[in-house]
Amino acid sequence: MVKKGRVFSGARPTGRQHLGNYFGAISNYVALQEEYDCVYCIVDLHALTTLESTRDLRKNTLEMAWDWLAAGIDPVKSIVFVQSMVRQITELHTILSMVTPLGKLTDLPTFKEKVRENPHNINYGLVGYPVLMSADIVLYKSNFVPVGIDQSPHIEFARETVRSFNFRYNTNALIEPQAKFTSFPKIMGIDGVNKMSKSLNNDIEIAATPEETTKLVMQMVTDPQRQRRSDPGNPDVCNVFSLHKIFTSPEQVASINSECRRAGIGCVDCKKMLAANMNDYFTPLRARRMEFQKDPDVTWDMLRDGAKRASVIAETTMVEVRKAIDLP
RNA sequence: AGGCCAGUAGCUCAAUUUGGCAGAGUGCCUGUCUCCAAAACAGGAGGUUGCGAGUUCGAUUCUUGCCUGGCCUGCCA
Repeated sequence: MVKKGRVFSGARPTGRQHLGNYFGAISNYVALQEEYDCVYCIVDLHALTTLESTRDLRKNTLEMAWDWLAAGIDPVKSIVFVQSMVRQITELHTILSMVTPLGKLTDLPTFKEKVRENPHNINYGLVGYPVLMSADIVLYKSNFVPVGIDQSPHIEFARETVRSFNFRYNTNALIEPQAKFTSFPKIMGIDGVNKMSKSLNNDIEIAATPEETTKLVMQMVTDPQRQRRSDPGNPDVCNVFSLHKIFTSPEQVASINSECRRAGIGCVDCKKMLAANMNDYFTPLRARRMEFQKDPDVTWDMLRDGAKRASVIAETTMVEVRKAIDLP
């Protein structure tokens, strides 16, 4: 089968993944595998820019890999690996940093945001984050990078870096990637206010047990106006309802919509249905994950195998890059 | 390399003046109330005060060495 080109995506090893990760990225990764050559990378070096301790780094890498594999990211169809396993990334990062004006880096919104979040640890690597990201993309000769609209400055940065390199060394060794925008449903946390996020502690892990899932769903914030069971509710402002749209059949969604508005069902009823549907949805994924969890070495071997395949592409790129620069 | 400032609960910071039981706000957990949640109220957990040494009856506080971060100066390239 002829594929439409190569897709690259990297994600920091944040451990067990939640609903936001799943519907924002993972399920898209799975879908893209059919039509594209996909390279999916757990970017542990990127994580070092903001990590104060690496104690949990391996564990978080493994936990995320398990969620990816269980979700259907196929290590045979796609190349799945850990960033640091392919050493060429650091070489290309260094080389690309030499064609990068510092001002471009400090102007990026993400950098300013990180500075605000973490003002006591502004390290060199953090500033160069987009350079490393660009290196990731071009090292594997990627054509497309699936991103949300908020990431478009970074892809534009990568494109400029490629043009800058190719022009300076009079080559076409590096391929200019394109952003591949996908509209993801925005998953709100159980607080109903913020985007679902591990650090805000408002997330539901896809691999949580049915009991944990149900407990968290029952804790979700609902329409604050609906105080009593007999009050009519407004699904339009209720985060439980927005999750129903993802996990629940259209018929049942329609029924919940109208029953909530006429106080035919209460929030407890509504949440119980959601938890049940959510657990049904993730049952096969959780079963597959359990299999992987039995032997971590199997997963590490898969990742190392992915790294081996990635290295072949990486070295091809680096041979061209070194030649263009005329490095010995 | 030198000078100055800072480091206290997950986070933001008090307490240091004049050494005397290490606190508040916020977040987190529990309870009451709610169909659930929210809000409100009540309760609870959370600390090697960056690390070590010294002075002292007693050190978050004073002295000193080190670590980390920030600002300034110098030096090398």
